[in-house]
Amino acid sequence: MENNVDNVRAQMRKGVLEYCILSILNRGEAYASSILETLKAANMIVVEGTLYPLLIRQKNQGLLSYRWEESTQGPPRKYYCITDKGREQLQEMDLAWSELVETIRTLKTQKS
Amino acid sequence: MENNVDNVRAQMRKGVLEYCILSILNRGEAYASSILETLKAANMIVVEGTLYPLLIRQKNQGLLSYRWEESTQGPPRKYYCITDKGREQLQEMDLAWSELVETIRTLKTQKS
DNA sequence: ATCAGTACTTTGTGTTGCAAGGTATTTATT
DNA sequence: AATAAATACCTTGCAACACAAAGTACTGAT
Repeated sequence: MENNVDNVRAQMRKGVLEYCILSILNRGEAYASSILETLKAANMIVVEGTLYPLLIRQKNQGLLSYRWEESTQGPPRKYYCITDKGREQLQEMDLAWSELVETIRTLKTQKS
Repeated sequence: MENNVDNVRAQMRKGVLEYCILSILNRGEAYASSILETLKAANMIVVEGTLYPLLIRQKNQGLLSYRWEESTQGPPRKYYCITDKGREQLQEMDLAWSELVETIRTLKTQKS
């Protein structure tokens, strides 16, 4: 609990990470390191140890597929691609997210 | 993984629960069962086994205080009240939440 | 050969939400 | 007086998950 502000943000990130990954991959295939960069650019700080297991989980759920591709620089890359099932899940997540935002708005607005 | 939709919502709720509790208590003191009702009314389903430990954690962090009050119906109630420190934390959470909403908006809007 | 860079993976830890069950108090019913 | 129902608070055991840290592997430059 060293830094409270960071902790608050970390807690909130939980639960929307999967949503973010599916959203990013819905724009086109990508490999883990590039997904990390995209998240970082959107101020969504995630580390490797979080992302890799998450991608594997989503692949095992049939939400993602992947293919290996040689890189001109460095080892081959694992390009992930969203599946039809993943797109269905993403639609559900879009709805769940809007509802959550609305729920919070309600809680903040209601005066007693 | 029986119901995917429920699971998606459950995942997203994580991390904003503490924010919800502080927001509710910022409107005035309340006891656990009434907090549960407020959350339920806002479509934020939470169970006792989640709420009680959370209230105790927040109290131990100095974000909440409480007092016992006799009830006309049933056992005494533990009325929780947000502290100055809790209000500070709530402000940080307000900011963190807006930023998270903005982050998601960015991720969804960007076309690659 | 060694190092740096890139990329993927695994292990161990701490936190947290939840299902399920438990304790305690009051009031109504038998 | 004893029992049941309602209300309220609390605890235990489990599973999921984010993260830090360390490891593996491939490529190209020094």
